[in-house]
Amino acid sequence: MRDYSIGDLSAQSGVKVPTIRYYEQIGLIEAPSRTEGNQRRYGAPELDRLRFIAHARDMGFPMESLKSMLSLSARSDAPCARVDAIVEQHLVEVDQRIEQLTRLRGELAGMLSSSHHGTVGECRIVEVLSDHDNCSCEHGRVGDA
Amino acid sequence: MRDYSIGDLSAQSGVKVPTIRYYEQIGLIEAPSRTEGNQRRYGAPELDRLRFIAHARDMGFPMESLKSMLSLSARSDAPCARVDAIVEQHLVEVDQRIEQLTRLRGELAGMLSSSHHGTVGECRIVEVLSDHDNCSCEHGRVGDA
DNA sequence: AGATAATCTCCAGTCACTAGAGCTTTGGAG
DNA sequence: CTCCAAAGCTCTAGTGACTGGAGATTATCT
Repeated sequence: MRDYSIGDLSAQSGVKVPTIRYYEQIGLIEAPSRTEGNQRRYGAPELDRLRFIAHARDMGFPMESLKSMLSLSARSDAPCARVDAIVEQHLVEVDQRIEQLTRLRGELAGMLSSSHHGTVGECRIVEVLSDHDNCSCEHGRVGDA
Repeated sequence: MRDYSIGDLSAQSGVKVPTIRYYEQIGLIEAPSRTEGNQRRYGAPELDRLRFIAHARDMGFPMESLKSMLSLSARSDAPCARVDAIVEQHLVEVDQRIEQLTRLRGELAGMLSSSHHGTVGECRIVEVLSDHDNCSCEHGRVGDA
């Protein structure tokens, strides 16, 4: 059962070794048993959990949602609806983000089409970027999923 | 000419006071002149530059591109094409990001439609998230623009 | 048994800010 | 002109989610 070293777990899950230790440190995964020589040994359940984490993170779930889902899934009698709600919430955020990026896309494309390849002095892009009023925006902070 | 305090500049640009000082510290904006009493005083050009920064950041340009554009725009004889290239590069990244999020959207929606609202024990979502093979993915890291 | 790869702990650094302590300067009211 | 609150100053430390290195120990392979 306890047959994976931390390196094995890393290879199987795609999560880097120091990151696994970090997850243990912040309590996202439990401290595993150790060998005589103090090395971590993991089993299949830990691998599952880590894969869950890796996948959810890849999908942009915030660490908080992740923790909620994890604690929910610990008690297998918890209502599935709770997990649903978290996913739904994330879906809404993803939708907003797509919309925001699409608007941004339009702006960038517009900037490019209006530039006439002279020198920076007469470059529309620098202007547009300097003058907030020149754009159709109302884009909030970009940067998180 | 030198008529804005750091607070004025902040109000005009929407960039917080400590952030302005931070930008100065990392060399993104130049150290302005000071009053007798050592307080920063700014003029219109500094405001422009800061607005440029704020806007570009809002649009998700990485700090690096920002620095490039800024140093390019300093010499007004620089070819506009260089700025273009940066914007184009960013456009490509935004497109990729939109595509990625759209794929993710599909996955999330799929998770929701397949859940049958029982308990977590039999919840598809937890399964899907644990088992990477269950999804149509190949989604890279999500989280930056 | 000895070499080498992997692991251990601990500490520091990253990025882009943000917050706080403790002090000084400014600007407006009385 | 004097006083006080608001805004400014510097400096340090903290955030989140890791990543990297030093220096010591353990596991594995031949």
